[in-house]
Amino acid sequence: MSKAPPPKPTDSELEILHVLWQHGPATVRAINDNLSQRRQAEVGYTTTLKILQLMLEKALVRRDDADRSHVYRAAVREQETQGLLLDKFVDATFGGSALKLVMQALGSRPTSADELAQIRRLLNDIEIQNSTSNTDDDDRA
Amino acid sequence: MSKAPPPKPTDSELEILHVLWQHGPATVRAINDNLSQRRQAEVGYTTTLKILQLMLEKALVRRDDADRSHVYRAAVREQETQGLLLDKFVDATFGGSALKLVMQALGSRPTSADELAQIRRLLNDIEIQNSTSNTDDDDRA
DNA sequence: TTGCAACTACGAATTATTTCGTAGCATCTT
DNA sequence: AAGATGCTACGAAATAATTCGTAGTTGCAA
Repeated sequence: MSKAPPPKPTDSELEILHVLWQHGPATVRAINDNLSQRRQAEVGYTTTLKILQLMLEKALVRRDDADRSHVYRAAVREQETQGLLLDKFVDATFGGSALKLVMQALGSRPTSADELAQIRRLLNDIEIQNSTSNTDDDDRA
Repeated sequence: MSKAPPPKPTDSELEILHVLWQHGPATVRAINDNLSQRRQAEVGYTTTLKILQLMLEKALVRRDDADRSHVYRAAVREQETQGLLLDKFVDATFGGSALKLVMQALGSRPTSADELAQIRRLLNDIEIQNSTSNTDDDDRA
């Protein structure tokens, strides 16, 4: 009945997922080339292959091995994965307080007016949702 | 002349830093007790000791070994450390976009009206700073 | 058909992290 | 004084992540 939840990807795995999310299904060769570009140094072909094989076991990717060059695709969604990682990170680094994280993210780095506007819009949306949904025993001050 | 910048703490090290940030300087015993509480299981005393010794080498903590029970204190500041970790995390998980991180943090988890208000206040402060002579303001309904 | 090029599978070395056992020393108790 | 207690130092095992070399296979080209 229950499929195991996808495990937390490691840093290297996440990097590969980024490639797959951005470009869609790809061969090891293509992924490796892409990886080599975004890094300083070349990445060994078999290194990438190995990680993809491990990711396959963890069900982070799927592959089509009909052709000789196997084609890999992401098996986890970008948003969900980022959400999962975010949860862990907030717990470990900010003691579970998403508020602190947001304050730190906004407070200690330059944020453009445009970005601020987007966040404001999001806040409005959230408040509308909060007041629209029924919160039976809501304790407001 | 140059002292190396403090390295990124690992998960266990971060947990210990949380204890030190919260309670101030403490002995290994005290830290270990505290750690054992916030986890499910007991933590071996020498495990905590070992990690503290490694943290000392990395200069993440300082220690006063005047007494037989050494007293450890955090050598890195909470905000700075969180900022450092946040930078890495944003790069690895959100491709460097703090905006995406904030949107994800706010969008995919319940956020109280109080927290939203705090964020709004922060946004206001930032906008004031961004343009010190601008008084276009709130979009309150 | 023979050989080269590209691909997969897999073992293994390396490094980092976490964990704990044991030894040795100092301090306290009786 | 003798033994128990508690502390530090250190070695080392266990696990995880990353990296790459090598072997073996397949398909294409000359």
